[in-house]
Amino acid sequence: MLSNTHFSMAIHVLVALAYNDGRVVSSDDLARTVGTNPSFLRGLIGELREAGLVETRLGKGGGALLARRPAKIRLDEVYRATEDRPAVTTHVCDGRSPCPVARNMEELLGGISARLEQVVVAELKKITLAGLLKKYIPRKK
Amino acid sequence: MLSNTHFSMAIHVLVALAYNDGRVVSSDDLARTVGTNPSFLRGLIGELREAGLVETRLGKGGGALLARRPAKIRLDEVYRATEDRPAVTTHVCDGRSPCPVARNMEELLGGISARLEQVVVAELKKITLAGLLKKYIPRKK
DNA sequence: TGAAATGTCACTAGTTTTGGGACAGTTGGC
DNA sequence: GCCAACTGTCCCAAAACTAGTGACATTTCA
Repeated sequence: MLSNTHFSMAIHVLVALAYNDGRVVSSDDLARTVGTNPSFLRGLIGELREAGLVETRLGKGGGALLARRPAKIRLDEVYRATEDRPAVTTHVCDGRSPCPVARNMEELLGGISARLEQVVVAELKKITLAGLLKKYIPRKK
Repeated sequence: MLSNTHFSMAIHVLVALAYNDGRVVSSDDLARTVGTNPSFLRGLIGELREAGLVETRLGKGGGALLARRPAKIRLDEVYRATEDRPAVTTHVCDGRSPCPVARNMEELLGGISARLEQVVVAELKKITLAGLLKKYIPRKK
């Protein structure tokens, strides 16, 4: 889980939007601060839009802005928006193996994965964009 | 975190060893049930040995066996033994950027990663090999 | 002494991830 | 109405990572 950089980039984008407090920010500007290219970011922003976390504006002067106040955006939503794989990546093993351990491994690992995902989501639910901003980002002058 | 299959394969190996209750099992036999090749598994078993979870025997009749009773092996140890990367894989962004969001992003993401790792380890600490066996693997006849 | 293992290294193949270009469509301002 | 500045989306190339596999010296048992 959280194995690719989508989650961390999404947080960067969202914090940057929160910092810019309602202003529309272009993918070009966001790409510059995140350290990637605008095209890639637009794809990521698309995921956030589908999840209802940001809105985007087409055309000249367009870009992205938060769909809600930073205090109302929690990281569990970001997690669900950006992460498609289960918490534990499992190897494939033969469910029809003569070995009873192999036969039940998928269910066993699935159980562990579900437990981990649950505690991770619960922890992320406690964290809001507003909280992150207050704790880590100095006020704009 | 838990992005490669080492963690899940390690659990498979350990459960298989617990199932075989003290007998020495060769990497060949383990590879068959796990669904990989012996050479790769020997590398993984090496990590478990370094972590003190299994012992291995060289030479003919050699292989691996648990270093302790299944009730004394908890999954947080397996996590630490197999996972080298932090919980949240973060993108690289310029800590000397003029953007105050970028400048503090590493610390921000590090904080989130640490919180997640902590709850994951805490949850894994509740799970023992013995518990997994009892819950998921039918008794040997 | 021979057979059967491990430990370890190196190489390969395949997959995934990221970088980046291109371009139609949309919008705002003059 | 036209131009400039964006997004959304597709595609392809490059890079990184993962797992698969073979080889072989070393160890151990019988």
